[in-house]
Parts: sequence; C-alpha cells; structure tokens
Amino acid sequence: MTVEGYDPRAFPPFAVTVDLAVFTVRDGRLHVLLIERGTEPYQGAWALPGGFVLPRESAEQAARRELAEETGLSESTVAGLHLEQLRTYSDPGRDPRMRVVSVAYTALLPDLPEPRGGGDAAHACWKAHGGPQRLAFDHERILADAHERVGAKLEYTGLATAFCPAEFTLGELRQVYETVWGVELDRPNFRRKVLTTPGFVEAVEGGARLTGGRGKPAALYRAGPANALHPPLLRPEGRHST
Amino acid sequence: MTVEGYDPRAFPPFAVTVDLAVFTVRDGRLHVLLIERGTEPYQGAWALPGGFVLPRESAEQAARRELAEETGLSESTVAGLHLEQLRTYSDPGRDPRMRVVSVAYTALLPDLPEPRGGGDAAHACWKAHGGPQRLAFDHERILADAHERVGAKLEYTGLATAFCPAEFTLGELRQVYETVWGVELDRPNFRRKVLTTPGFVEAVEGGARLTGGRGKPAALYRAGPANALHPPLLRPEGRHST
DNA sequence: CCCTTTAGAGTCATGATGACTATAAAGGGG
DNA sequence: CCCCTTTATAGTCATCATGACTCTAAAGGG
Repeated sequence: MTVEGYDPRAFPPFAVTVDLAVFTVRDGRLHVLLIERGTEPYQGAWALPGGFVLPRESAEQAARRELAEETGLSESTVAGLHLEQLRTYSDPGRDPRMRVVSVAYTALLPDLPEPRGGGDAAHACWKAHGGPQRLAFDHERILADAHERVGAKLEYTGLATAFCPAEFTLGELRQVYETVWGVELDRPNFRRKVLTTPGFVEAVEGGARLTGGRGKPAALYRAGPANALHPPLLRPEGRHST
Repeated sequence: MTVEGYDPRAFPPFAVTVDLAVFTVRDGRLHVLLIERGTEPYQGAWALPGGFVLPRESAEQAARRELAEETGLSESTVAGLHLEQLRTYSDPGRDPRMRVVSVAYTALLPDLPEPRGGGDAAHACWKAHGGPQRLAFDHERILADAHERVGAKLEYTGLATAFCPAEFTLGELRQVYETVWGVELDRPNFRRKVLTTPGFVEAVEGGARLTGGRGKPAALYRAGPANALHPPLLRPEGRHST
C-alpha cells in the first residue's frame, strides 16, 4: 500500500488530536498542568490538556491554541513559549471510543499564578508530578516520556532557563535541575559550569535579589543566546568511570 | 475545544500515513532508500517510502510493514531492525490533494544487496544522500531532520553499530561516524574511546578480517549491550540542534 | 552576638580528550 | 627480494572538564 494512486475519498478515517505536557517548577517540586474529566470514559480522572487539530491548522498551531485556552495566557505570550513536539501516540484502542492519533507536545513555563479557565469549561490546574492521581487514556505514559525528554534536554541545551522568570539567580536555575532530575547538585561546581559555558547565561548589571529573605543576596542573570551547551551538563547518575 | 463531550461522528477527518527515512552506509557515502513517483503530484520525482496507517494497526506497525514491502526483507528480519519515530508532519497543504498527517520514522540498515521490489509496483532503490534529486512533498525537510537526528544519536548511543554487519572492525565503525558526520576522526583516539566506553562493543575471539585486502588485518567486534554511551562521543565541531 | 542560610571564590586530584609519534602486518610494484 | 603504501594498534603528553572539597561573604533571626 503506497501513497501513489489512492482514492482521496476512500482513506481510513482518523481523528487527530494534540496532547500537552506542560511543566513548571513550584516550591521545589515539578508540577504539571492537568484537567479533570467531566465525561466518560475516565470521568473524574485527570488528563493532559489537549484537543482536536482543526482542518486548517498544523498540530503545533493546535497545541499553542489549546495552551492559550487552558492557561488563560494571551496568544502573543503563548507564541513566544518554548513548545516542542514530543512524539505521536497511535495505538489502536488508546481511546475506547474511536481511532485517535495524538501528537504530544511539551511546554515549560515559569511559576505562574494559577491558570484562569479559558473561554470553555476547562478548569486546568497545576498538580505535583508523581502524585497519587492516575491519568486517563495513555496520558501516564505520555507524561513519563515528556519528563524523560525534558530531563535529557536539560543536559545539552539551555532549556532550564525556560522554567525561570526573565531574570533569575543561579540558585533558582540550580533548583530547576535538581527538581527535574531529582538529585542534589554541588553549588560551587554548578556555578562554575554554568558561568564557563559560553552563551548559557548573561549577567544582569547591578542586579541582586534576596533569596527568600535567607542567605546572601544573589546576582541576577538572564538566558543567554546559546541553545546548545558545549560540553553538556550531564546528570550525575549518567557518568560511569572506566 | 476539548476532547470531552465531542460527537465521534463529527470529528475533522484526516488521513494518517507513515514516511520512512531509511539510511545505510555504502562505499563511504550515506545512502537513503527512495521510490520514484509514478503519478501526479510530483510525478517522476523521488519520495520517501511510506503509506497509509491501516485502521487496526499502530503507526509503528505500519512503518515496519511498509519497510518490509519496500525492501523485500522478511517480516521477522524487519521486526528486529532499529526503527525510531522521528516526528510528525502536519502542515495543512503539505499534500495538495487532501489533509494528510504523516508520522515519520528513521531506520538504519547495514549495507544490503539492492532491495527487491515487494508485492506491489514500488521500486525502491538506494540513492546517495545529498545528491541532485529533489524530493516530493516535504520529504526534503523530513530527510534533513532524520539526518540531523541520526547524527545526534551517534553521539550518545551505540546506534552506529546498526549500520554495520553483525561482526565488524573498528575501521568500519569509524567510517560510519565519518560518513554520517561528514568529518575525519583520528584513528587511535577513536579506537581508545570506543574500547574504553563500557558496553559499546565486545571483542570477537579469534576473529580478524582483511580490510579490503589492504593494510593490517583488523580484529572483529560485535555490538555490546549498552544503548547509551557514557560519556558521549561528541562531534568534533560540536553541532547540535534544539 | 552568635547561629543558620545561601552566595561565591578557590584548591586539588582525576579523568577524558586532542594532537601527536611509533610499531605491526598485510599486499603491490619494482 | 626490498621498499612502498595502507590500515591497525600501542603508546605519550599537555590540556581541559569535572567531582569533592574548603573557605569567606552577606543577609536575617533568636
């Protein structure tokens, strides 16, 4: 069966949706944006935000539109967010009602005020990742894949800054790594690594911020122009000596 | 628009297909499996192999089925091949006839005899990557994404062995890296790196192979159990993508 | 006035790496 | 046969990145 010579009116019909794994770091814990399902199947269970891809939009456009609707952020704000295609889930039977192929996306947000419900009835809220809640459909799997992908990307990209506000301290940046990876990092070594990696962060002149009222005030930085870290900032567990 | 409360008979209809970027290394050049299109649009142009996802199969099952059909390899052989989902292409208008969402997969094969046409009219053949041929639809973009992904995965996985026969020399393995990355690697340093990376390769006892009749015979190795390289084998120029 | 807390500077040993040099073992051309 | 080329394999050495540290600075709280 090839693409050539097929009848456009006789293709197997599929529904195509997007699912969003939206992460943030809040109070030193990884949180994910979830909605509570109001209808069967999985009524009352939590699920990833998402929805249909419309006939005239790409999957990424659908993902940004859904993200804006679920978080209440403006379209222009969402347009600048880091949104990355994770992978596509296509198992027959992943939705008991019909054949649905879903393109999953991952987004990283700084700690924002509670999302305001959008125009529709969706009530998305942040839930701590790894909590007791069971997710609907195969969303547990999607979320696990997304977490693994984010953890891996922190190693060789400057993506961790997407979890931080525009200006941040190195302590806040370090907490992002510690939270996503679930490890503790040596403070001086982390600082040395970040500052010697070209393009990772840029110092903000004159800035300093009290760290929650405790400890010495820290210098402020903003995200640098580099999108790849050379050499990468590897997870501690990932290193095996000869 | 959310997944909840929709009418299963009123979803926007899409066709879902798979596209395959199948690579091999032949004569020190990267080759890709292509088919020549026999019908409009893009009649006479080259395209990636692929086809519809059937109603009762997953996208990966469809990709393996198409790969077996296009290469003439047996289903059992294809079942053991390294096949990886690349990403999904969903731009409206990427196919002028109708709305088609395509899940792209990447496969790596050792240098095999010319593929035998399968049951249908498809005549897939190996073409040197980077040649003058223009590809149909957005397949040029898919192929570029696949090449970048394979190059990146060679850095931190033992995937390069998928391009080699079951037993191979370190020279053959090094040529895989040089061909995919388009660089020359220092022979002794490459050897040291591969042999000191745990689980990358295993020595084959007593084996030795003449390197095309030229030079000292080389020891044989087979792929090791590791699927991740620690630390990674980074490209000299250090090119990464997001 | 100490105590705790976090930021930030610096030290030291080890490991990984790039750039080399040198030797070994094959075939081919005189 | 001797040399030449070719490729494999064994080293050396300097440099850089890193993990595990110690030490000082600057804030707030009892």
